[in-house]
Amino acid sequence: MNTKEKILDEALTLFAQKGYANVYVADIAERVGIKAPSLYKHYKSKQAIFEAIIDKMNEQFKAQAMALSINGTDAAADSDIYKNLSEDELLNIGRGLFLYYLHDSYQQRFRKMLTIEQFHDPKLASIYTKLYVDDPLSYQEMLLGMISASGLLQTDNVKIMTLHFYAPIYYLLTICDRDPTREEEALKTLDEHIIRFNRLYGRTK
Amino acid sequence: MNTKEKILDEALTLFAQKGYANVYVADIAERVGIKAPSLYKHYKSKQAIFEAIIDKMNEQFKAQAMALSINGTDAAADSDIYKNLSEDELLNIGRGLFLYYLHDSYQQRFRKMLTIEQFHDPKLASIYTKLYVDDPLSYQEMLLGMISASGLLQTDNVKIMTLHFYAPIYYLLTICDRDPTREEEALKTLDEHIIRFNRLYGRTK
DNA sequence: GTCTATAAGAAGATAGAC
DNA sequence: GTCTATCTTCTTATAGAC
Repeated sequence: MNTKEKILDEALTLFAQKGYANVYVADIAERVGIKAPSLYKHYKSKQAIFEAIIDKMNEQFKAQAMALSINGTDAAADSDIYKNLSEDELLNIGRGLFLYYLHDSYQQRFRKMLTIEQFHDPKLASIYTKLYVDDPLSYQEMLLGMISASGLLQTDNVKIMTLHFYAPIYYLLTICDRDPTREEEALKTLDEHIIRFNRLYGRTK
Repeated sequence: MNTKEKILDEALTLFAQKGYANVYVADIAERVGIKAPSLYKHYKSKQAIFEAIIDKMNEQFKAQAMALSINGTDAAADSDIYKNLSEDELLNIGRGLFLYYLHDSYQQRFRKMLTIEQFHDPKLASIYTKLYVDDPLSYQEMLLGMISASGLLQTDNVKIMTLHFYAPIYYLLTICDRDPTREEEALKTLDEHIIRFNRLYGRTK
């Protein structure tokens, strides 16, 4: 990782902990291992660093969404996966999603940063809503829609069913972001949530 | 409202919009209608204003919880209310809760302020979790537990049932805090959520 | 309690040597 | 590209008159 990238990385770490206004250019520079004035050879201002983080993460998410969407449509074609979806597999999907969002360093830092800055700028609010509200919901709606179409889950309102699947996951995620010591408890709750979800919407025996 | 109270009120408005670090003592003073130095006759520092807000709101929430708990236990004694709980009444409970949290000015500003500052100080994180995670859940768990005991809702895990009731409400609330233009959509979703919740957990016909 | 004037210090950014 | 020195501006807070 070169200096220019390292600046973004360390800045993201600090912004996620303290928020933009409480992080000083000198703090970022110190973590990078240079002095503040040197940093201005790489970015023209503190604001430019922040914007570079937003741009970079947006790119990353876009690429990810593209990959998911390709897998998604592939999976749609190959609907066998969903026809054989067991409770254990549903649990793995939910856990995988949750732990990836929770532990991936970039995911976590970026999410915290956006959480702190969301009311400061409508643009950031809209990025937050897209990344953590609308995009996950529409992706999971597609997924659960396919499972539903295969008959493994039953509902006449896929959107609400998806809300019932995702809202608890989102809720548990925000708890762990605030207090990592509650992760174990959250994981247990997550499992119970998915098991009950599967029973509530599962085919009547 | 005297000057001392007005300072807290205006400071809360600004902290909720911009976060502590981006609000200047002069901004608060201006909204109050005085100059910055005058403000120091009422509070010894900017930090003291912030802490006074936290203390005041904590008091308010405590009083509220006490009142709710009294009503709660009264209601437990008089369980007739829950025996006759119709879908419409469940809708009203959910909507009332949601709209109160969303529109009550103090509720909204304080929630936004805590959202912004939660990662800056573990104390604030713990207040946030108590007010918006643990307290609502345990209160609603008691309520839904009574409804469940009366036979109107059926589950062998009241905690997860409560999570399924509350998590979507919390999720919709955070959407509206970020973007008030989505309130109408959120209210429709809320109604659909509660209707489905009632059907999913309702007595089998 | 409110004001004007001002101290004290922090923080973003630039100049110019190496 | 990195440094030291420095400029400028902003912000909290105090002093002291009214």
